[in-house]
Amino acid sequence: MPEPRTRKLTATSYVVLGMLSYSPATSYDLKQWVANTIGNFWAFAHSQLYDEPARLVADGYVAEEVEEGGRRRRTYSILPPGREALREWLSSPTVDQTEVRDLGLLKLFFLNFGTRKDLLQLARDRHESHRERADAYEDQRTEIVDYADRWQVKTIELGIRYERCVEQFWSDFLKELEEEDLS
Amino acid sequence: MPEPRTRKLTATSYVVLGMLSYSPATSYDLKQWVANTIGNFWAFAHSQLYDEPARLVADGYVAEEVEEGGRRRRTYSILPPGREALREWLSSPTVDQTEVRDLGLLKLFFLNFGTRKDLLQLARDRHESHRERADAYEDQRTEIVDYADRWQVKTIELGIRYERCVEQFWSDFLKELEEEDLS
DNA sequence: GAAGGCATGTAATGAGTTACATGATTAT
DNA sequence: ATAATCATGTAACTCATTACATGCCTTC
Repeated sequence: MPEPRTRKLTATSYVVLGMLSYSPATSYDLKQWVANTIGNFWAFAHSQLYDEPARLVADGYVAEEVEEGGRRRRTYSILPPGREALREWLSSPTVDQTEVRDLGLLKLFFLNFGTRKDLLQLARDRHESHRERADAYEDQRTEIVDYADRWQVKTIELGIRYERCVEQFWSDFLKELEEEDLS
Repeated sequence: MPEPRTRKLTATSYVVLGMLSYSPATSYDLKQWVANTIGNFWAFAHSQLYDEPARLVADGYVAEEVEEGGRRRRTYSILPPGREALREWLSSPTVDQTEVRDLGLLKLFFLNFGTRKDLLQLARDRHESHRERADAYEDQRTEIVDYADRWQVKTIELGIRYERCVEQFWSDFLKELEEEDLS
């Protein structure tokens, strides 16, 4: 008789376990927190935050409490095995390479099948978009710096650096293109 | 009778269409090209590069030629509607936000549930890993700069900037941590 | 008390991932 | 000739995405 195979947890799993480590929450709470924090880098559809806690309950990492009457809302809280799984993950080596899923980058890669106009448009759009995102992160950092925990602030700081770096790239690129168009 | 709904193409679709715009190819060829170029940022499982061309054939964007005898390998080539779809995509606005799927970042975010040791380990690992990746990109750039097309080189240059930026982040962070440990 | 938006969830579909499988080719 | 690795593909499964559906609360 084979052991009941425990599934391999995904990034989504750890996001849920991590959030629940701060406090019990409903899926909606998770959705909110995620949207304002790591959801900025790594998007999760709200239905994932409904599905994943249910799976974690089945795995025995999380407990579910169903509200009596009313909407019968489900509140999840982390159990000791869940905390343990999170700790283990935190202390395991991080082998996977970072992925940067940027449609702008993809388009640039294939842009010799497009027009010069497309290119300029792309560069302007992306420049603008990364600038806005960087500004938003800076505001967010100011808002949370006094009470959020230290590593979360660091996370945003990396986001800021990243966005500024990409903003700069597009800006330099744009300048290069515009100079060419003059001559 | 409703029109046969044309599906919405995904990033994978455009990668295949883009690659096939350069030349006809088998799935294996695609796999190779992708692995050495955009696959660095955005990973595609090899099976996706077998599935997606088949879908594009069904959609009428791509033609398939099956080798007679032997392995009956399938070679794909782009058709005019495929080129058109790619052009349209290239000239459409890029609305989706960039996603940075970085497990290191996720771990940092939740690191107050881990130990200081984990934190140092993480910072060292990630620093090293991003440095290596940046070095690799630089080599790659040198190799291709003379014959690859211009926007592809730009793509790598963005990769280099990105990796250097993140490398710097972890390096600064590490320094900060090590100074604390002394006092 | 009606409208609009926020909160809460499920279902259907499609895509991505992993594992499996085996045919060619090259090196020894 | 055998082993090893490269090339080629399919199947099963899990996940993610999208669309749908409706309850609840506020505000006018």
